[in-house]
Amino acid sequence: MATRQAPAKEKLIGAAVKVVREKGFNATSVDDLCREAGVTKGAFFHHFPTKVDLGIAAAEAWKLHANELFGGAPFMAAEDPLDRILGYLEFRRDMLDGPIGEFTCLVGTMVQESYDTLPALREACQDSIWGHALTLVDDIEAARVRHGVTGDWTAESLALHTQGVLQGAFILAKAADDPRAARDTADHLIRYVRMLFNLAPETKE
Amino acid sequence: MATRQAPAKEKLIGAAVKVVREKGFNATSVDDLCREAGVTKGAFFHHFPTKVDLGIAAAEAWKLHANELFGGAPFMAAEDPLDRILGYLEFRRDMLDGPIGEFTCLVGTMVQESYDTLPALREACQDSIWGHALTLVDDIEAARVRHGVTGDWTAESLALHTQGVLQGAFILAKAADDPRAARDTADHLIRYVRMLFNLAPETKE
DNA sequence: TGAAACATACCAACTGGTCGGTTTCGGAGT
DNA sequence: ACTCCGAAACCGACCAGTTGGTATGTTTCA
Repeated sequence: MATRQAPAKEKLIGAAVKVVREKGFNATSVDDLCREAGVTKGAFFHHFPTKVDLGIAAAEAWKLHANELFGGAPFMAAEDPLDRILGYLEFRRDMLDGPIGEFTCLVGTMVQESYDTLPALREACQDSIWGHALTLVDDIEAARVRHGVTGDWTAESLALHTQGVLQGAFILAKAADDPRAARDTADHLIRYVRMLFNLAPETKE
Repeated sequence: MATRQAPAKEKLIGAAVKVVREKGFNATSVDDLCREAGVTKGAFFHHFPTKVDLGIAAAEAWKLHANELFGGAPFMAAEDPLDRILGYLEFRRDMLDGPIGEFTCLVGTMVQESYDTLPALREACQDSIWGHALTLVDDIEAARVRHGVTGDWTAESLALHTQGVLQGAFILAKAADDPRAARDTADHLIRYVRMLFNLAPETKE
C-alpha cells in the first residue's frame, strides 16, 4: 500500500528541518539543502517546484513528527487528563536543554520570516502549530470537567497559550544563547496551569 | 553637547526597524533599506561598516524606544507597583491590534534568524530584550513586598516570562495572520500575574 | 580648508531556478 | 527467465538577477 517513497525527497525534508532550525529559512540556500541532504539540485527541483514548497513540506512533516512524539510519550498513559497535560508540559520543559538548534521549533522560526512575504508557507506553519495545539484541547476540557474548574477562558485558548509560551521560551533561549530563561518560563507556565486547576505548586525534588 | 546627528544614519535605523519587522533581517537587502530610507548605498556604508552593524544599531534604538514608550505611559503613575505591572501588561495586550508588522518585536524577529550565525547581532538582541525586561524587576519586587507574596519564583524570572509570553504571542499572531490568539495569550498572562498576587480575575466591562 | 557626509558606478560571489541529459525500476509481453 | 518500455528519479552544467560590499569621486559644513 505505502508506495515506496523516494529517498531524496525524505532526505531533503530532513535536511530542511535541521538546517532551517539553525540558520532560518531565508539564510538557507537551495545549495545548502542539497549539500546537507547529499542530493543534487536536479533532484531538488524534481521533487519540489520551489524552495518554498520544501518549506511547506517540512512544516507538514514537523506537525506529524510532533504529534507522534508527544502522543506516544509515557505521560499520555496517565488516567487523569490533568496529569496528561501537566506531564506534557513538564516533558516539554525538560526538553529545553542541550544545543539550542535541537529543541527549538521549525515552524515558529519559519513563520517569523514568512508571514508577510510567503503566504503559503505562513499558512503551513499555522496549520502545524494549530494542529499540534488542538491535540491538547480534549484533555483540557476533560480536566476541567473532572476537577470542576470553570473560569473565564476556553480550552482552545489555553492550548494555544501553552504553544505561545513555548515559542517565547525558544526566543529567550536563542537570545541568551542559553536555555535557562526558557526553562524558567516553562516553569511559570506549569505553575499557571496548576493554579488554574487549584493544585499546589509543583514540589521540587 | 549632543552632536547634531546626521539624518541619513537615523533614517536608516528607522527604515531597518520598519522593513526588518515586515520581512525579516535576511530577506531585507541593503538596497531595500536604502530605498526605504531615501538614501544611497554610499551613505549606508559610510555610516555602517556592514549590514549587520545596522541591525545592531536598530536593536539598540529599539530598546531605547521601548523603555521610553512604556516608562512614560500613564499607568506608570500608579502608586501601587502591582498596578503599574498590571497596567503595563494590559497596555501591551491592548497594543495587539491592527497590522501585524506594527506591534511585533524587532529584536525577537532578528534573533530567530541570527542566533547561530551572527553572534554580534544575537548579543545586541539579548541586550535589548533583557534591558527592557529588567525595567520590570523593581516593581515586581516592590509588589511582592507590598502584597506579602512569596512563592518559588524570582522577580527576574517573572519579568523575563512576561517578555517571553509576548514574543510567543507575536508568533501566534504572525502564524494566524490575526492578533486574536495573541490577545488571548496576553489575557492568560495577566490572569497568571493576578493569581500570583492573590487578586480576583480581571473583570470584563 | 579639511574632514565628515553623501553619491554613483561597479564587482565578484551567490541566489533560486532551468534544461537537456542519463540512470533506475516496476511491470507487460513473450 | 528475459527483454523491453515508459515513467519517474536523478544528475550537473548553466543562466539571469540579486547580493553585500568597494572604489572613486563630489558636496556640505564647522
